[in-house]
Amino acid sequence: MAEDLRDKLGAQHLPLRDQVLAALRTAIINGDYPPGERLTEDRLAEDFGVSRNPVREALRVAEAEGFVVILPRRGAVVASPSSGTIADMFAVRERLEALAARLAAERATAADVAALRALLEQGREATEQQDLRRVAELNTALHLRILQISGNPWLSSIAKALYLHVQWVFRLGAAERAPHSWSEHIQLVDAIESGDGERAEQAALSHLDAASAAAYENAEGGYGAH
Amino acid sequence: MAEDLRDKLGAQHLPLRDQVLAALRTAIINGDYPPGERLTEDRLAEDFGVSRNPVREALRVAEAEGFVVILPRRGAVVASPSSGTIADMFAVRERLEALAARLAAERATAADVAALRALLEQGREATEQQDLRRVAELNTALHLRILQISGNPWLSSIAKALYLHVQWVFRLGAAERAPHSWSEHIQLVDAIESGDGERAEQAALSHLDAASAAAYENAEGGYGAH
DNA sequence: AGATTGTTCTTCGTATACACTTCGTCTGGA
DNA sequence: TCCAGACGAAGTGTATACGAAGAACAATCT
Repeated sequence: MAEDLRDKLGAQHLPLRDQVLAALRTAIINGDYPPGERLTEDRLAEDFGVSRNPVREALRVAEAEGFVVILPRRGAVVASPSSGTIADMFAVRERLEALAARLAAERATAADVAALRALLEQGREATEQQDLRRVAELNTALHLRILQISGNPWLSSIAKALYLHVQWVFRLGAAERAPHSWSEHIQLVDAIESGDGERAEQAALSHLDAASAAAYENAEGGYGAH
Repeated sequence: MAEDLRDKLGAQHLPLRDQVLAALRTAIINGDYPPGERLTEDRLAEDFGVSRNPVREALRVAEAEGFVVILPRRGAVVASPSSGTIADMFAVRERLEALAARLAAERATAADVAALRALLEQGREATEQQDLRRVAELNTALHLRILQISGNPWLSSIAKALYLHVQWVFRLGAAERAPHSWSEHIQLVDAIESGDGERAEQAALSHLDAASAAAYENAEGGYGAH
């Protein structure tokens, strides 16, 4: 283990706490640590092969990000997103991504649009090949790209965090709606390319509405219950 | 439920890291630690009379919240909000607080409205007495209360974080616009009481537009430059 | 002068110690 | 049998010390 780390450390020296945080996030999102799971510092330290300090620092950030809940003197547990908070997250996302779409439409360069179109094309191919995992990845990449194009770092980081959480809930649930949503993405990119902020915002809103409906239906079925 | 637990569990013994985080936040917001100021762990540990561990954990969270910037192997410095990010923050706040106003209008109970009215009344008194500091406090309390009434924890926590940052920029700048904005607040509360979500949202938007304009003008004058 | 080499400051990570809380279990008494 | 309190284990909260490595800056050498 020390050998593996040393390679990375020499390269660019990502602090251990950041590596731990990243690993923790993905472990939670992937469901390796299911909601409600108790996360003792010693256990995490051993899982990641580090001492308690980096783990503690990572836990505090994970708490601020809403992935874990820390009870004083009792330790950390993986947060449990309820169907209530799913609706809440989508309500906020709707506003934020609508704003992002508008800003992106107003600010996108030709290169930006080309990048989006490339993602769409890759998505079309992945859809044809029934590669759902890749479709989901590209879905994420597209949304994050639009956020980036919006040029508003606050908007971008907040919406990104929400997006991660929504993904988390999706993984815990079952199906991915990705293939079905692709046509909506095309309309969204078209609107951004047109430079019409209002139109882009409306496209984002209807996309989010559809995604929200699908997610909520999914959650009604009861994630973790089957 | 959380209340019950908090009562039962240790009196209030909030962990040192939380106290440090709170103190650090307010110190930064108040300008005690000006932007660009170097924050070495030892110095903070001494300032707050604790060891380095709680300080480190607080710093990580402060970084996640955007109050400090941490450069690997170089330590933490107080973040420097540029006028660019002021506009970005307001763009996001506008959307979020508009949503909060709408939700609050749809969900506010009579008691909620009474609480808001009480804050308005206190604000009127403070304004008459030219107690600007108190007016600012009540201003904050009112906004946070509306967020709370919205009943969306994501919305509430995100918007609260943004609000704190805006306050930070205000303090660094000069004037408080609070007295002038009070009439807008009254209209906002009226709209919430009416239960008309659309009207509440519009009231919030126009309030935020005015505040944004004032803040931006303020920033143009160059905060820290005079 | 310009490049190289130390020196120092500080972060980063580890390890350890210990007080205190909480929780589960065990035991003794009604 | 059942309950209450004692007891101990587990785990967090905090402090402290130490070593390694990076960064900044000063001193030295060519």
